[in-house]
Amino acid sequence: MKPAYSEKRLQLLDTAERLFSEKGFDGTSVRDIAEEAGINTAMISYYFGSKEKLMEAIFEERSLNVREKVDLLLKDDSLDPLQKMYRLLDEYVEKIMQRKKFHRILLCEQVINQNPIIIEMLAKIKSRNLSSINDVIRLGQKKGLFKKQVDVPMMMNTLIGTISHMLVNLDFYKAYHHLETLTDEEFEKTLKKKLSAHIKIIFKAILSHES
Amino acid sequence: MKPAYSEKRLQLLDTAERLFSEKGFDGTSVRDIAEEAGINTAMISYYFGSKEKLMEAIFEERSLNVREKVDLLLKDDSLDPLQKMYRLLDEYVEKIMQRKKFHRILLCEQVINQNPIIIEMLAKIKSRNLSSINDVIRLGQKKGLFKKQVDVPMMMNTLIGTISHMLVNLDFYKAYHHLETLTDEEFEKTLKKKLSAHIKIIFKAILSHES
Amino acid sequence: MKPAYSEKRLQLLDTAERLFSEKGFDGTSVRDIAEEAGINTAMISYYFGSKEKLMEAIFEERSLNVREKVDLLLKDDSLDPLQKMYRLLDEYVEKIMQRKKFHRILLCEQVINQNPIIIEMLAKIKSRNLSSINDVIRLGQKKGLFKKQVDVPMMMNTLIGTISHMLVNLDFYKAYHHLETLTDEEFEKTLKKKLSAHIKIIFKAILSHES
Amino acid sequence: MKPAYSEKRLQLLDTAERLFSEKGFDGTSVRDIAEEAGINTAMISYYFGSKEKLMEAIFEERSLNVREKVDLLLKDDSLDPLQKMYRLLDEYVEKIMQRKKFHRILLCEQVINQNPIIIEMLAKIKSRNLSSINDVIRLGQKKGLFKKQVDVPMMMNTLIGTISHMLVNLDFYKAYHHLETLTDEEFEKTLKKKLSAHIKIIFKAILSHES
DNA sequence: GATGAATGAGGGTTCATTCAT
DNA sequence: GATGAATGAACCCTCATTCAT
Repeated sequence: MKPAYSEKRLQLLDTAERLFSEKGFDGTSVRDIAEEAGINTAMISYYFGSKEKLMEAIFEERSLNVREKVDLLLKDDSLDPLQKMYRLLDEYVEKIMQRKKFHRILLCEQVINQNPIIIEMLAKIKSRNLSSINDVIRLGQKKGLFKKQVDVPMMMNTLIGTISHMLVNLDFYKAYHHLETLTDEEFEKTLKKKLSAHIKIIFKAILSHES
Repeated sequence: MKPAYSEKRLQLLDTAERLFSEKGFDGTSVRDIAEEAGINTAMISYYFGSKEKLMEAIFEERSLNVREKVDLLLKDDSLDPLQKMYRLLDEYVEKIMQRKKFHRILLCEQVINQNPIIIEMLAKIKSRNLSSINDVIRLGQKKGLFKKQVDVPMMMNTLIGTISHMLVNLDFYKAYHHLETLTDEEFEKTLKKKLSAHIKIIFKAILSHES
Repeated sequence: MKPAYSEKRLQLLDTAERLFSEKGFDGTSVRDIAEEAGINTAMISYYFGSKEKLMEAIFEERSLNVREKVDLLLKDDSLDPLQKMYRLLDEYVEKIMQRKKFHRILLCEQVINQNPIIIEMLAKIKSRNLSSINDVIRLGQKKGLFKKQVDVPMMMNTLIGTISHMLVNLDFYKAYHHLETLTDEEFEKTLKKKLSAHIKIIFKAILSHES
Repeated sequence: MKPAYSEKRLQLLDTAERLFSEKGFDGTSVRDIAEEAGINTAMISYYFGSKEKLMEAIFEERSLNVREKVDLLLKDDSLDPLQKMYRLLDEYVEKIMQRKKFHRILLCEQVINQNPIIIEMLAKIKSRNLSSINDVIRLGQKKGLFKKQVDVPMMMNTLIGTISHMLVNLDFYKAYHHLETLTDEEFEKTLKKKLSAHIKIIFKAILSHES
């Protein structure tokens, strides 16, 4: 359980992340992971201690933290509050799309809450990020640009829910808009642009006075 | 495998739905289900053929179909297109909140795509409901009240994503707004109202010209 | 884990007792037991719950209890205290020789104390039997035939130690006395006679005044 | 596998002896031993070749050999045969109590006969010591002080059986006689005295004519 | 029609050992 | 000479399912 950043450890993390995102935690066996990673089964216990702790390691290494981004935005005097919020939304879209597999796992694990350590980690992440966003919103409210009454967790539901749900509907969405001819990169770029624009409209409506 | 609507069968369906929603399909054993339902383990194979077919039965009996609702709305001349859309959104909120457990299962199963029969069922439901909603939107567009260019699947992502994500954040949301003192019914009623209002703002912004 | 006295259960108990006595608890795998019993591996969990509980079941079914024998002896007016004690010694020799395999297990398990349930069972059995024997000894002391100061646990050590140690030296003993030509039954009969006579000499010396 | 008497080797031997005596050979893993000895796991194979050979090394270093003691006794003209025998019994008590852990291992290993090399070693030790004791007994017989017919292996069973069995009942014995207040050394001294006296009574009865 | 007994496959984990350094 | 990394085998147990009744 010792070596922290060996190549095999990273390989196991990547393979596990992929398989968990495809078949779920309980639907993936350690033998599956080890075989696909081309590594001996016993190495999972060796590196991580157990299958559960492997999952925890994935969470530790992949979880999204927007605190730094928010701090940068708050300091940036060249942006008005709505623009700051837009940048933050882009950050969410970007980061979640960058870590599709992990966020698919996250989606399921929030439902199938079993591992108390992961429950704890999720709670912390959620609170932390919510609080960061609150800082941006309060700024807009102070400047009189945002509505006084904003249900921030509800707003976050829409933000995360929209992006996450897109993750499980990627193929459907691609087919609907006949985007199969695009390369993966092109599609991804297009999708991020669409998501970003879509969410900005939503947030502007939610945050602004005029409704 | 014969009896179609015996009491035991319904009991198994309910128990399985609950356990699948709490622990996932792979995390739930047929023993768990049978024990909690107070029924012999062999009965699951007996009534449904297999654990997988039990899952399929749950999907068959719980899937949301909005076609009828849409047909009624389209015929109702007393409502303008936006009102029709609002009614439809309320229908979604109402139905998903009514079937929380099933929609938690649905959330995971869309990620953990394993059973081809369920994949097929999901695809059909999605297309069917999308097409129904499209009918309402086209009506609004014809009357010049809705924007010409609406990304309907993206809009649906936000609708379903927002409601679904609320399902996995219920406790967090309740705690954040200090609603623990409410009874379950009161909280549910409050939540549906908030969800409904929130989503209407979003849809109005998305469908209207003014952005 | 339900059926209490099925044939397969008994077969598993017998096979496990034999293998545990030959290779020890940790040296015997559930596969070994199941294979030799001609029964599926899963049946051990099915009948007993676990390998440990199988061991506990063996202890429950095979443990020696001399209370009844002692009660009969105490009531029997035709025997003097030393004769009563002799009968009790014969009972020990007889019962332990009858259950050689179990007592070999017992021998090891007293050393390798791991399972708390078995530790508890052993403590109870030891106390119970010690107390029963004490009753016989007190009778002899009351009648002035036995020494006042007898270290009963020490005496029991010699009784159990002598018989138990013979169990692990059977082959050596047989070879030393050139008894290989005897049938198993003949050898066993001879051995029990020798053990019995030997132990009686010892106990007479320990209990009588004249030392 | 080279260094014969390095410090680490001795540390491994001691730790292994302790763990084998507490949890048995099969119940102790090489990891356990290495960890508790503060030494790398691979060292066990390195120093001893294998776990089995580590056990053999323990037997080689700890086995009791009374030949020398017997030779000294035979030469000592100041002692009569019974006194010589008493001295020999004290030697047994002393040596076995000195090496409690090893003799607990021995107790189990005689039952769980798996390693042929150890079986062989045990047979040799047993024969050697038996033959040594025989020398003392024959002397007593020649002088007409001991019975002609003595079942020496049976007598050894009682000797070894009594001491060994005390090893597994130490705590019980201490509690029974309320000796918990004694220090370890005091208790050990007391116990050896009691054992010694007890066994001498027994041997006198077995060896003398008067029964 | 309904069920307890039984099964073979596979689950996660730990084992003693060996290899490359 | 000494060690951390890695291995394949085996561990006990639980799985979904089927069979005999």
